[in-house]
Amino acid sequence: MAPRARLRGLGDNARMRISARADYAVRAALLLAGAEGAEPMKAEAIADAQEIPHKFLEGILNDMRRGGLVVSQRGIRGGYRLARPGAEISVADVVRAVEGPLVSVRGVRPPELAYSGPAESLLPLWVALRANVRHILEGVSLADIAAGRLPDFVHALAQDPAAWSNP
Amino acid sequence: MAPRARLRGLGDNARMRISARADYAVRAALLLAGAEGAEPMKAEAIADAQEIPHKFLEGILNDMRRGGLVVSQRGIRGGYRLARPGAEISVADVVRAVEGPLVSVRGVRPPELAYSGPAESLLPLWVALRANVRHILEGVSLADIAAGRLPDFVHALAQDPAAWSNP
DNA sequence: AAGCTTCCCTACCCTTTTCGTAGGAATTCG
DNA sequence: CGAATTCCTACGAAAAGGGTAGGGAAGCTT
Repeated sequence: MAPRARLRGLGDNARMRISARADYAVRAALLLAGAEGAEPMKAEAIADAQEIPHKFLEGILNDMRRGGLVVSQRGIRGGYRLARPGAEISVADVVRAVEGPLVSVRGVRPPELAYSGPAESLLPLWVALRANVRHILEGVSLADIAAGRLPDFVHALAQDPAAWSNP
Repeated sequence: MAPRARLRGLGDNARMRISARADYAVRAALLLAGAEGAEPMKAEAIADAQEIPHKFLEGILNDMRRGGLVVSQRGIRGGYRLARPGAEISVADVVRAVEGPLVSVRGVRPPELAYSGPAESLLPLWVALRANVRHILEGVSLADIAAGRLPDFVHALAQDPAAWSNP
């Protein structure tokens, strides 16, 4: 067991961020996608496999259940299964189930904003940004990731070495 | 399913968010872009024009000065000017000056992450997402917005009516 | 029915971030 | 000098982020 360095505490501030919740949720869903057809998977098994705090994960799985993404079963043979095939669940579905809207500006969704003066064209910019984020996250399914085959338009973006550098 | 109570204004949860700081910063910069060549603009004038709390804005302008985006002048004829022409300052420049990295996952930038099992291809997805956000925010300059002419590839995204709907 | 086991629900806790406000020091102009 | 304006530090309330704890409800298995 490699002692994974969990560096935290230093204020790494970034505004467009994927939270731990969302990251954990997607990873859990990916495990479920890999176990399709088999027995339901227990929260603790998922937590162990992906190194996610298991009580925290329980809450996340619950959100996904409320969002209709997974179905649960209690009791000794209980656990979680995907509610639909992994090919029909997008990453956007998962993120939205545990976090709400994908993109917001000052706490509201872009269409609710009102700008004046030279900032008027700022609104279409935020809308375009959101559309682009949606395009990516809605265009990738759990099955895609589990199979290691991202859609071409995503794969192409990730191929660019510049995409991997931190400026 | 009970819809979560959503207070207006703040308290809305979304993970890829443009903070008030970033939004204010861009709007202030746009005003400065519109006043290029004229006298330096005072923080209070910007605050009034864009309805931004003026002491809060002062701090934001200061961050932009430290980031080399604006230059300031003290005293009775003081104020702020852009350090470079608005056509040479991107929205990404502004956002980064006041908030740091554009995208992070669980507090770190994507290349620092390590995934295992079926989540392995999650990393290229986050990287692609970041590349796309960068592409948009780095591809639009203050002058573009102030002139109301977004680049074609952004304009096209904003044209789609679906981009304006909240699912 | 008893007893596990597992999900489900509520409440709490601590730290960091967010969005500001307040007051004053430093600088520049007239 | 004196007024205006930027610059700096500190403080503060509220929310979000990331968990923990404990127990209730439901479903097997025997």
